[in-house]
Amino acid sequence: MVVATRADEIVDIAARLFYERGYPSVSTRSLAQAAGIQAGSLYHHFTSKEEILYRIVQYGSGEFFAGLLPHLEEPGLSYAARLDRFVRAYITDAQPRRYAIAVLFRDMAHLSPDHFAELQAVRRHFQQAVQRFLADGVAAGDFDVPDAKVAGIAVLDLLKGIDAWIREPGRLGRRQVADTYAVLILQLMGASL
Amino acid sequence: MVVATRADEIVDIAARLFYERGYPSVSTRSLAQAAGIQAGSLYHHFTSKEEILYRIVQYGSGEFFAGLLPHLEEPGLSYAARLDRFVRAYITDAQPRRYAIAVLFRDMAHLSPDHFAELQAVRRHFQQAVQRFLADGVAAGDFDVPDAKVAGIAVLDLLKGIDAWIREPGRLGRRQVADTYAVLILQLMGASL
DNA sequence: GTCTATAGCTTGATAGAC
DNA sequence: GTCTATCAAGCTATAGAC
Repeated sequence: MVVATRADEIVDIAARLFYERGYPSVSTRSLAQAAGIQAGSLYHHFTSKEEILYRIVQYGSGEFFAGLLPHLEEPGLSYAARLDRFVRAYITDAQPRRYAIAVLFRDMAHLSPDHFAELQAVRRHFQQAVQRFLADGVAAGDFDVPDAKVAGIAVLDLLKGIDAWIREPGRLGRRQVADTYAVLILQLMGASL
Repeated sequence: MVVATRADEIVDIAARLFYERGYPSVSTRSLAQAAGIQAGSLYHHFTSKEEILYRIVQYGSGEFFAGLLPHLEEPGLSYAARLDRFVRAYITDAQPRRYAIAVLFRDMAHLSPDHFAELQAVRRHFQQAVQRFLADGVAAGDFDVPDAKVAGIAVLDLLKGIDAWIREPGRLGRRQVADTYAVLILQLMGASL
């Protein structure tokens, strides 16, 4: 029962614009134009431009990160198999939230101090869960890396970077990129399926 | 015989500011203040704010990329050994150009169309040289990846991402990060020294 | 090479009518 | 929920004195 309010529609439009041009380069006027209204009308739905950014990244981050972590804990699967599923899910799932995630990573610094701290905590929780999983895999002998924390950063860096270069349609579809990255990341972790 | 002109000094200061806050968020006033002059005085040295950005990324990219490629062609070394040196050089060399490289990757889109195309070509040339090297290594049987082009993107993504998270001083110094990343990237390429 | 002063424009945000 | 009109502030860039 998802009823998209007018505010939600505008948030979606803003997510795409912020993703394409960056938060500071999108004026309230150009955002309003994309939504088919006047700039002043935005302030019926939001109290500030920053609130729109906050709504985007909050919407994007919460469910996205929460939906990925269960892959790391699927029972009955090896560490390598769980990492494989996590990587594939990161790349191919959550299409509607893609813009939001990319905006989160690039434009977070433009949030108010309070909002920044809140989202930073969400990010950190996610990153630490991944790092803990990788460290456990190392302890279990399934992964082989010099430093599990740095490996975690590397893995997440690789995943978040994809949207910056992938072209759709391109030589490889999202599914094939997921296949390739799953192999590369398992190799990076010194593991195999 | 490097005589730093006043313009060069300002370019250096701008590189740091653009790196920290992003090009659109740094006003000519705040840049001028950091340089100890008035905003209007900037236009004695440059014709526009965009020219400053251009000077930064041109200075940063040219020598940096050119200095790294020879590591991929060092005679008498295996593909793995050459990649190892390339990775270490990328991370530890060129300290003075660090800001410029980071600005290049993040704020390139704010260049004029001509300048953008020029720098894009430099970047592409570098990326293709790396991809060619990796493909040759695969053909020689020293590397094992599903797709050399994607592997090249992954390797360069990892390297360019480091400056976004490394803290100096931090738990690991730049040298130790280089040690760790050299191992991770060789593993990612399915190689060993 | 730097200053002061300012033009011309765009920005985020507000007020009040409908 | 959207409009019009507008404010105050900030922006890049220019002109001319020193």
